[in-house]
Formats: sequence, structure tokens, C-alpha cells
Amino acid sequence: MTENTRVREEGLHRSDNRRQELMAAAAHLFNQRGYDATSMRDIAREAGMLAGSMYYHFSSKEDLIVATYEEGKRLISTAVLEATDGVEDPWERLTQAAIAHMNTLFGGNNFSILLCADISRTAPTLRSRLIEIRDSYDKLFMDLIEDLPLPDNIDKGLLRLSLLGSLNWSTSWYRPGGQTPAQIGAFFVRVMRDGLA
Amino acid sequence: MTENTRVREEGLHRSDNRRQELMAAAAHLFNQRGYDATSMRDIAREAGMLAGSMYYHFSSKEDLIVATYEEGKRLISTAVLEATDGVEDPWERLTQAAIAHMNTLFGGNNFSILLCADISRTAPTLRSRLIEIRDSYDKLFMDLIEDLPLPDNIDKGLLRLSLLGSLNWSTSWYRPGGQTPAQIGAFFVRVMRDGLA
DNA sequence: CAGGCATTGTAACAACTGTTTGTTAGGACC
DNA sequence: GGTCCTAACAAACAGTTGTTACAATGCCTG
Repeated sequence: MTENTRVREEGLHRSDNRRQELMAAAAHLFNQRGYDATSMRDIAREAGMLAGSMYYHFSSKEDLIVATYEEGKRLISTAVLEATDGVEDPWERLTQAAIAHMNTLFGGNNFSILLCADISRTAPTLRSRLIEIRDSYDKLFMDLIEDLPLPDNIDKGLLRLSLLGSLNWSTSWYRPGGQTPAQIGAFFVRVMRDGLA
Repeated sequence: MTENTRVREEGLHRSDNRRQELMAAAAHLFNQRGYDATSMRDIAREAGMLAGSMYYHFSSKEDLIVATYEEGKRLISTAVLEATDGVEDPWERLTQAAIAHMNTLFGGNNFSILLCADISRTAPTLRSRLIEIRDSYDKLFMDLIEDLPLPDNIDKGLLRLSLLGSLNWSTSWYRPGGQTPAQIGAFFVRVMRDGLA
């Protein structure tokens, strides 16, 4: 079986390989320097091609950004859904979700961390596209928190933002060596549930 | 008394006014679009001068960024110190600090919010300068949390990062109209102390 | 009124930006 | 064997970037 027949059977073009390589290079650099400080030439160089050639795979820089962002959402969504699948207790579900969230962020994939970057300062047209993707991930946590047995006077929206704030902020300080990502995620949920006093 | 004599008596040059105007314009734009997407020409235009003229007041863009960042730290540090001054109970001190933190962030000054932006993606030379400034503010919260009466098995460093994560992340979602900044800050501390279950 | 200093404007610099164009090599298909 | 598609290169585009050197302005002091 030639490469090409296999490619056709799986519904892939050969270029999908290079496309993935470009996205990986882009995600890597976006994480390191941010969107603005990463030029198309930087990405192309890391993928071993010239800047102009990228426009065969992506019609604009914005589209490339959105593609990496969406891939990040896909990966982390899958991880969280798998981690909570079959778990009954609402607090345990949230704990497992936080652990999966953190494990995915720091598990070596460069895509999911992009979801934790603050996008409130990106250009409006790009921002609205990213917000839409992010919201569809946040909804997972909305549902998890909605299911918690809580007093009526607790603002569940604020609770979600508090937890996601703690979790996402970790991307700005986490370094390997101390507590593991899973321990950190579990800790944040435990404090929120049990308190300290 | 002419403007100039007053200026001299206070040990100020006339340029200090324009310098402040430039910093205000810069902080405004930095908040809106970020450092990279804000050009020196944008800042100069907003302050009513030309790009080249700014180099009389600031010797580089990086210096201007650092100056606005430092001004933000000065303002929010002062607010937190005043808010906790004289308060005895450790938890109440932390609560008042969180309230002052939030009130300063959303109280209309464009400088302090800059401290809450993730700087892990900025250029290394700039980043190290900003980190130093930020750490000196974070130390305030380190001390506040150090004074809490907590069980020994609680990681206080992680606790501080959790709270600052919740608080700082609010800059990416807060809009006037819902709960006030003070309510949000107090809520985060209360959940951390009392828990939910 | 003259001189000097503080402050701004003017104009240009080299480097870099995202993107487009024309072209080319190689393989697949009829 | 001719034709088309894929994928990439090479070179240029117009615009923007931070920064600089120099000239002009205007106020304050002597």
C-alpha cells in the first residue's frame, strides 16, 4: 500500500503533516514570546520553510493563531471530559477536572497553555474569535460548578472565575520541581471546598 | 505667584508635567492593546507630541514601560498599606488588602492594572526588570498570608498564588455593573477562609 | 535685550512586518 | 507523454517599527 492510498483512505492530504508541524512550531513560539512578537518568518524558520510558503497552508497569521488556539481547546477539553467521565460525586468531579486541566497544561503540549493567556489586549477581530473558543471550554467548568451542592447565597459564576483564575494564573509561575500540577489543582479545589479556618 | 516659581519651589521641572502626561497616555494604550501593539507614535499622538520628542523624556520604549509599571506598583502598594494599617485581625487584614487591591485596579487609574498582566511572554531583558518590581508588591501579600493562623500542612506560597491568581485574573473579565470590585475581593478571601461545603 | 537652556518638531535611518506574486520541482492521473 | 495538483522557493511589495541627529522654538535669567 503506497503512502498515497493510505493518505486517501484516511481522508488526509499529505500537507496535513506539514500543517501540523507549522502549528506545533507556532504554538511553541506563541507560548515563548506571544503572538505579536512572533513573526511569520520565525515560525517558518522553526518549521524549516520560508515565510511565503506558509500561506499555502494558512491564509493569514490570524488564521494560524486561531488554529493553534482551537487545537489547544480540543486537547484540554478531551482530557477534562475523560477525567470526569464516570465520576459521580460533584466535588470529586471538579477535583478530577482541575487535575486534568493542570496535567494537560504542563504535560508538554504547547497548545493548551495558549487558552490560559489573557486575550483582552489582542486585536478586536482576533479576540472575538478566540473568546468564542474559550467560552466553549469554560462551559465545562460552568457545568461542573453548577452541580455542586452549595448554599443559595453563593455566586456560582464568581466561583468559577475564582477557580479558573487560580488555575490559569499558574501558567505564569509554575516551574517543575515543586508540587506537581496535579497536586496544585487538587489543592485549589480542596481549599475552596473546605476552607482554612 | 507664577507657575514657574511654584514649580521651582517644589523642585520640579516643567517637563515633569509632560512626563506624567506621557506616562498616562502610555498606560492607557498599554492596557488597551498591550506593549507590543502600542507604538511610540501612538503614545506620542495621544499626548499631543511627536514620536521623536518623547526621547527627551524617556531614553527608550523599555524605560517608558518600566516607568509606568513602577508607577502602578507605587499606587497599589500605597493603597494596600493604607487599607491594612491599624487592622489587627489577620484575616481582616487580608480581606482589607484584597478589597484595596481590587478597588485600585478598577478605580480608574491605568497604571496598576499593568501589574496584573502576564509578563512571562515579554522579552527577557524587559521581563527581568518587571519581575523585580512585581515581586516587591507580591511581598505585601506574602507577609499578610504568613500571619494567618493556619495548619502546618498548608503551603502558604501556594495559597498566596491561588489568591493572587483569582484577584489578578479578574482583570480579564471584570466589567462594571455586577458585583463591585470590593465585593469580589472580599468574596475570594471569604471562600478561602470558610470554604463552601 | 541678549544668551542659554529646556523642550519640541522635522526628517530620516535601517530593520522588520504580513502578505503577494511568479516560478519551479515532483508526483499522480488519464 | 501530456496535464494537473501539491508544495515549496525566491523576491519583492508597501507599511510600520524604534531610534537618532539636527534644527527650531520659546521661556528665564542676567
